Amino acid sequence: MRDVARAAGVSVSTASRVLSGSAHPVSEAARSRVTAAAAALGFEPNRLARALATARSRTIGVVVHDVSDPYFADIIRGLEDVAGPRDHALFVTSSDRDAAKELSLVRAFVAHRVDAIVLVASGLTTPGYLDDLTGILKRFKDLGGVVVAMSEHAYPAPRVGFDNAGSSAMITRHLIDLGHRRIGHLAGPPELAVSASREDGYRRALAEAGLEAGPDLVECGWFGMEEGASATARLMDRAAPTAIVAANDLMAFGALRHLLDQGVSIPDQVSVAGFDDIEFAAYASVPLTTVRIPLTQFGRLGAELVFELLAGGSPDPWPSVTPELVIRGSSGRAPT
Amino acid sequence: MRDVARAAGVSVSTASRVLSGSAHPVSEAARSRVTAAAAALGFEPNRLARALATARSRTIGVVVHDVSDPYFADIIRGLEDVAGPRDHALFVTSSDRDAAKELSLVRAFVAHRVDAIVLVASGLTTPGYLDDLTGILKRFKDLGGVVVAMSEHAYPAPRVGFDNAGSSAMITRHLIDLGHRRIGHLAGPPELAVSASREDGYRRALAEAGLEAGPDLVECGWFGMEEGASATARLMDRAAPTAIVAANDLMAFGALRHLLDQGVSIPDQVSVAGFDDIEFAAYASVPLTTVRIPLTQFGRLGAELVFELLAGGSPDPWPSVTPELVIRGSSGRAPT
DNA sequence: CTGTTAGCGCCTTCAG
DNA sequence: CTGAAGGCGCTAACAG
Repeated sequence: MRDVARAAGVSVSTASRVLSGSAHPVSEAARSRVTAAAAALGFEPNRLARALATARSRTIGVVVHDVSDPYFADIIRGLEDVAGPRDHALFVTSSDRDAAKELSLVRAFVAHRVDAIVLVASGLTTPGYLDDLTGILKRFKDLGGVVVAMSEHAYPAPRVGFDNAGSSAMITRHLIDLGHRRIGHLAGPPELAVSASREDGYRRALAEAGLEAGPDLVECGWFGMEEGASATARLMDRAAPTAIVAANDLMAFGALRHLLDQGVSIPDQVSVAGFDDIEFAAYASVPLTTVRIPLTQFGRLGAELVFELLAGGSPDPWPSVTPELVIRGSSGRAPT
Repeated sequence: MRDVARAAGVSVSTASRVLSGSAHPVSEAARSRVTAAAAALGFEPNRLARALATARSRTIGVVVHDVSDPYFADIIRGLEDVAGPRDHALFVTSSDRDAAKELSLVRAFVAHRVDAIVLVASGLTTPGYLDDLTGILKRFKDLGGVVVAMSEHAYPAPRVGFDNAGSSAMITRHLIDLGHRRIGHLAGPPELAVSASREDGYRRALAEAGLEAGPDLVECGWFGMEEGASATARLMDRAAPTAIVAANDLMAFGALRHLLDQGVSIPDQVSVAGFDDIEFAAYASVPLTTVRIPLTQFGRLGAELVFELLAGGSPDPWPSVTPELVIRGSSGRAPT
């Protein structure tokens, strides 16, 4: 920047003022000479230095469980869509639902002095995790950092969300309305807060219909397609439900594939429902009945919340997104 | 850090030396006191300051076309898997195949003084793009930055890749071997280098078999499912091929969905093949015959190349990954 | 409106 | 082995 200032025949301060878009008045003459010099030299201000001086890095750290899971990938897209135009860059990392890994990622974000940390990965129930996280984030906030949650999380932070339990109940009711009485559930990983919420919704809907969710009707898995397939195999062997509510679309895809491979006809013999409505849902082996969460918009709301907080606001209530039932070919009347 | 030094009863220099893992000798006594003090205070070194002092930010910028495209999401996962353990954070951004946007993203990366820029987004043929990119990256390299390409790119950079044309030819041959004679191609966006390569492979295979790829057999699209479906509609109307080679899996999913919706039986009436073998391929409406690119491993190789270059190495030859034909249910013998 | 002066927090010669 | 001093590139009072 010294070079730019020299080339423009002004002091570094003046150069800095025009280059940083400061509100401080600068004559038009000086301004244009600086701009020209910067362009001629291909000058690119060093943001590290700027961040050090201003205590604002224009950087946001995002923690997801797995970038390659479409659920998270879509949310990241939304975050990026609003952060980018505001000239903020995103650090993206996958925690693999591992407490130790997640904590070290968050610590790294703090070290990088990100302006905000977005926890889109659902909270873990691992012992000690919450305390450690709280400790790290306390220091982060003391440094002026902002924290936003985008999932069920025991850590108290401004949050953009949607009603997991309610949505799960909604789709379960859809199956009940179709006449199903034995409805199984493919639950998510037990250490995730979100798994519990979705399972609760499923149970609540059953209870309200006077049905019982015996323990043999719930099978825990992992949020993946293969795991969904194997969990379905166990569930069918044990309880032979006529309908299955999966805790996410990926598991539902696995269920569809497994049932089809077994020669089960869908939805004539068994109905299957998912959760999230990722784009593939409409292209699955059988078009999937599911709950649509507008993921990209959800991500955008998350970033908008970040910027509001960064600007000193404190939105009340926190934003949220409305899930919606999407009925496709994988659900139908219960077999008679 | 001053606080840590004070608490440990040493100078900042000494504290810095132990906290930064410097090779400079420090007595065991001092070392342990510093470590203890840092832990007690929950000290997290400011990497911005460190980066400013060392000219190494431990940060890598990644440009993809779209994070929410599984092809890129999987690659990012691989990059992350090796960058994370080496304590480097990833900036991830989507260019949307827009030259102006991509250039501004790259500019932001140099402003953030990333140590390396990974171009996993395929090169654009937009006029002026290459020159502008070259200018920016030249300055970046003068600053000590490293550039790695992970796709067909006119910009000359160390590259980890795979044989796009060859793989495309391979899968086309598979269809020819099944007796197909009228084979259509769903090409990618014409402004992408990778689209041309994959189309070339398709054409080469046809030519070698003495078949002709009339212009009506190739339909350009966009690398998405919906676009794949509409391109398929146009292609079927116009040329009614008995087999379709899509430039990526997403387009193939769209093709499957469209054909199925039209009551076309797959593969009895029409065979469909994809490219990439994203995880969903096995769970699509019809399990997809495709070319497997080990995407996560590919991503890992990209990051490893980055670190080799950062360490001053100049690997020769550049690493690459071997595609493999995966035959599933979407391809079968040509109808007689 | 412009320039001078201090740092931001850390690393790194350079003397001790 | 330890500490003092200077600087990485930029911003932000503070005088002019």
